[in-house]
Amino acid sequence: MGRHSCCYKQKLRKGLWSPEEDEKLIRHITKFGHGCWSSVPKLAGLERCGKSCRLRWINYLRPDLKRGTFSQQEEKLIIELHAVLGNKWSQIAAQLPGRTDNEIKNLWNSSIKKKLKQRGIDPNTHKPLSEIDDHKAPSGSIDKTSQSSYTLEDKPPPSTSYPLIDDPPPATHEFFLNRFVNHNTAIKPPDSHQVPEFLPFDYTQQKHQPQQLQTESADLFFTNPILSGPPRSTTDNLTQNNWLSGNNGFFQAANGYQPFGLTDGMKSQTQIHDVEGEQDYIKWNDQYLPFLMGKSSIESKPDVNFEVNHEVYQRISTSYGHFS
DNA sequence: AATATGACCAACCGCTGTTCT
DNA sequence: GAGAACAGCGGTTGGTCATAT
Repeated sequence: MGRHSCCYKQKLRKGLWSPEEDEKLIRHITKFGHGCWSSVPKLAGLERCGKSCRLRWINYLRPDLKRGTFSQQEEKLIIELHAVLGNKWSQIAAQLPGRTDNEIKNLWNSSIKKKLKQRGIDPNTHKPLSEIDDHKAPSGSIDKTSQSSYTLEDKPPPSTSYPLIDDPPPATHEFFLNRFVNHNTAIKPPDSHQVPEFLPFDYTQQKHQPQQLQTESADLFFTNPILSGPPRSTTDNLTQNNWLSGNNGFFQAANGYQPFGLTDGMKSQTQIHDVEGEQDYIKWNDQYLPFLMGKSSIESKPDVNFEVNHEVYQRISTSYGHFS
């Protein structure tokens, strides 16, 4: 089913998206939601297939994306998660608010893999390369299935050193089970009346996977300096905005839930790059997206104090891949 | 200055699983 | 139950940019 049938029937645009196309898609989705993706292009006036629209929205136009360079903490987390989950990019992305699976996949393939190899670690198995060489199968090649790291069901490889990580985590099965999964504590899907209104458009359509995760896994977020919620310091507005912009909209304004969509965080993205000296990664929509999304709504709430809805965020953020 | 090379990343492709008819 | 439609995922490709020669 790779390519939708519509793509064959019509002459559809491919390749990079123009600002005009982005604008059309943003306007449509902010106004109506995406609903059925296959109908989006027609309704939005785009000569693209629904699949392409979906990808563009998820990977680039969503207002809750963090963008910018990955921090060391994030890289650490990706490595840790990859050691357990393998190339399950969507599941890894679910643990990194504001990051997309595509972004993480690209980072892994272009940067982290290389770094691990340089430090003598096999990026596929997370074992020392010397160990891999010693136990190399006679065929010499690793088949596709074995390339991925072990799964939660498999036995983990022996704990190895993590040259990239200051405090090497015990990369063991138990470690991650304890950290992420609790087979005794099922998180029930939220009742429909509990669905907060700031969730992405079709939250209520999301399927609830039977994955059972422990609530303690929120520890991962709230003890991580990057992911631990907005800083309380009033002097750290930029960082706070950065956090807000990168957390999938799981926050609420002090005067009520902030609906999905525009945040102050979006407004501040270019400033953040300046302040933090990060790579100047300003794409056209980093600058103009807020205006497309309704500049007035930014300006109408310049001093809103956001607070994390920790309970909801904790519950939702521990559900793999539901909101990517 | 021109060309080659490598890195990065947005987007596409093809597949699987789920839902709908 | 079967097939179509759809959403989502992971692998791969190709364009762009930066750097080296």
